Amino acid sequence: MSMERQDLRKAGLKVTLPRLKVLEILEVTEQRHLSAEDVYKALLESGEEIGLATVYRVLTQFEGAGLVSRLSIDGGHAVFELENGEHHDHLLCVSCGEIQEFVDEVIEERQHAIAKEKGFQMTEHSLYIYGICKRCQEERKY
Amino acid sequence: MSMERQDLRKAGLKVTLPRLKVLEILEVTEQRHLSAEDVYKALLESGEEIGLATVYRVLTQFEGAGLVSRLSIDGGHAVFELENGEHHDHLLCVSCGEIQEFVDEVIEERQHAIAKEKGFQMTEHSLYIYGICKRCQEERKY
DNA sequence: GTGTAAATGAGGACAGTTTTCATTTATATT
DNA sequence: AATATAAATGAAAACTGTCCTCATTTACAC
Repeated sequence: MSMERQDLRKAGLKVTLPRLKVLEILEVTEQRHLSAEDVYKALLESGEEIGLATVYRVLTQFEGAGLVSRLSIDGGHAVFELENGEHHDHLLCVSCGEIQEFVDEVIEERQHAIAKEKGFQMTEHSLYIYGICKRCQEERKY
Repeated sequence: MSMERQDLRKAGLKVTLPRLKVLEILEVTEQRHLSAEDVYKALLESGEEIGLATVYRVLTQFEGAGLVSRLSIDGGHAVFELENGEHHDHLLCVSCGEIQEFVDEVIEERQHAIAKEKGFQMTEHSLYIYGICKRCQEERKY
């Protein structure tokens, strides 16, 4: 109920209705990955009239505060997910849009090794595996 | 000289001036990675008045024909590179924008293994490592 | 309670890219 | 070589996702 208030305070953000509601949507929704538009619509559905610009602002602030992370899906729009502490990468179904997460230590290590080899001081990395998920394969017989 | 003509014909594309010139730019330029805007400017500099819309169209067709591939850099604009047959991933310098390529068999394998594990029929993947390149580290002392 | 800095809403701005549509061009056919 | 036709082009407008501006409202420290 008021755990979100603490999250915001800890993040150095004033406690405002839009921030509380956006955070709530992110926590409550069954899909872990939402675009700004998705969040906006969910807010409307739950009766909150919060502007899209505010949603973008809030999500960007949350990102800065480490509350959420932003994924940039293949040149298209961004989606946001609640930060859960551990780094992970993503598998995306090109048919239904489902996003799954995975962690792979071997890949993590190799990335660091490659950056080092090339003299890069690595700051970040993004890995997306695109494909057709199990369900879509079964349903549509790809 | 007219090797490009063959490339276009083989790709099932009519041989037109814009296509020849765009292909030429991609082959001649010293940077392997160009945005549509970059190509457009290079064309202007070489005296060809080819519209930006045409550049986008031609690049998209080239992508479809397998002549170039498109990289979607972290939510920003796309860059294009001449297809060289072998799959590779990219290292990007967040300071100067330089793009380096690398191939890593271990990562390739792990990706396939992960897709399989999750029941995905993998179609593609993209891996970007972001960091500060050697030169920028030296110059700016990060 | 009140002051002040910060947050919001609405609408416009913006960048990169794509579409529309009238005109031009490449190529297959004569 | 001339011609017909489908495809390609240019210019400008449309589009999408995102961000900014600025006037108004709000949270929070005092």
